[in-house]
Amino acid sequence: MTDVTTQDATTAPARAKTRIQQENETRILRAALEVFSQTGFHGATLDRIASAADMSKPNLLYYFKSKEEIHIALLTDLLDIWLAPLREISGDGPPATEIGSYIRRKLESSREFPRESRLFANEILAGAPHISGFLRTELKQLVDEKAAILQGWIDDGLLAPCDPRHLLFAIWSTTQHYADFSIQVRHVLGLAPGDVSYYDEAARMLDTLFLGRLVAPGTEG
Amino acid sequence: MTDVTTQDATTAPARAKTRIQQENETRILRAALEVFSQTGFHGATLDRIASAADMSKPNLLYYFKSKEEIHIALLTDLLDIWLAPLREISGDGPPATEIGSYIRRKLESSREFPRESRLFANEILAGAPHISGFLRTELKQLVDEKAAILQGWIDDGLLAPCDPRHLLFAIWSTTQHYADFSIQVRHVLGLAPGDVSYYDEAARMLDTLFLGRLVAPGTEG
DNA sequence: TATCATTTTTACCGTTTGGTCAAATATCTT
DNA sequence: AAGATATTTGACCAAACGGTAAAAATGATA
Repeated sequence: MTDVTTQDATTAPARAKTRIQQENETRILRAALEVFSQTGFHGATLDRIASAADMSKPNLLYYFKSKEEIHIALLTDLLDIWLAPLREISGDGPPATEIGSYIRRKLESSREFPRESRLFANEILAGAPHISGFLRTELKQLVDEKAAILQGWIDDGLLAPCDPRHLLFAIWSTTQHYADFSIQVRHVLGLAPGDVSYYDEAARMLDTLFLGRLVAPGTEG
Repeated sequence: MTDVTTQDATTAPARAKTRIQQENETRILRAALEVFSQTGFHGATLDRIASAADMSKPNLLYYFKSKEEIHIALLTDLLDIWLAPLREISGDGPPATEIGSYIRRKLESSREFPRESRLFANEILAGAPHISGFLRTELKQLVDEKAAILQGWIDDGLLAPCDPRHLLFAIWSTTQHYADFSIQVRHVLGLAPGDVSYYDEAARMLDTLFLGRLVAPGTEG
């Protein structure tokens, strides 16, 4: 199975890219992102991508050898977007500040890159055929690194005892939910298609959940 | 677009089902659930479903008129599973108990029905072509109903002020994450394929997050 | 066991899809 | 302007796909 990495390959000698080449490749990638994120890899057709890129199918295949190559190119771009917010976590500030910022960055990423988020979700749902290597190595390593920071806070009594990696899962799932499940969110809230005005309330909810206290103390029984 | 509902149709006069009919239909649905949840609707082929059901393709089509009909049948079954935990929320117990139970039921549902959860996620990601009616009517209605209960607790000072519907979103996303993104969870945790031993730790994490307090008070600055 | 309805199989069809190829056209360089 | 290179197009193909038709086989029933 072809796999994808964060650092670019630099294997090909590759001659310099033409202006037209540059333009058309980005046009194709933009169109493909739209189509892939809407219908998944198998649901997407080269005809639809070509049409969305306002281009003939053979012309599209002049720039990318295959449908899979386009998909992989998109996934590669995606991984940096996905990792960026996590990379910024540091042990310098207090937990509330660091975690709060991370949540805000992740939520902002959901709002700004919903197509990318859905592409990622599709890939994971399909069993991560192209990024399992990435998950196992780069992501795991970064998570272990950041989890150590969180664990330090736990040891210092600044954070409730828990598996820090599961805390990250909770942040990922709640923030990405607003991109991946936006249709459900909108239907439940009674919003019109494309209306993403729920993000402010979402930010408040996640702040309360992760930084505040949801259930009032002393009411458990 | 053909749509799906919770209450069964009872429109067809329909003669009684044969023993063979019963058996084969469940065999087909079981096989189709496996295939659909792995590859999505478009990635699934009738040949693969038939083969997984140990049956010829024309024979499969003798029981279901089309690929879409199988898909719809699965979605219909799914909706009850999806709603069941939510239906059980009542205003009788204290918030911590009610919310805690709901989270446990949802998490249990993820562990017990991961294929169904992924099928649902695929459908939502694809823009909910078959269940948008369900989301807009039945689900929205039930959410509004349960949100009113939560709002009552907020008004009584038992729950932090927030939009209760977003609280439900947070519960849905965190619990379903363990089914839908299980591949990522396993890779990050370094677990073998099929190993779902992370559910205990997940339950502890969600308990802390939703019922306890994550960040220690007085450390915000 | 004869009859009828149900189930299964074999062979097939039209369409869609990812992809190719060679010719035609546009662009760049000198 | 000429020649070389890069780009675009139209015509096409093999495979995969969802689905059909009719005959053959099996099961139920009396």
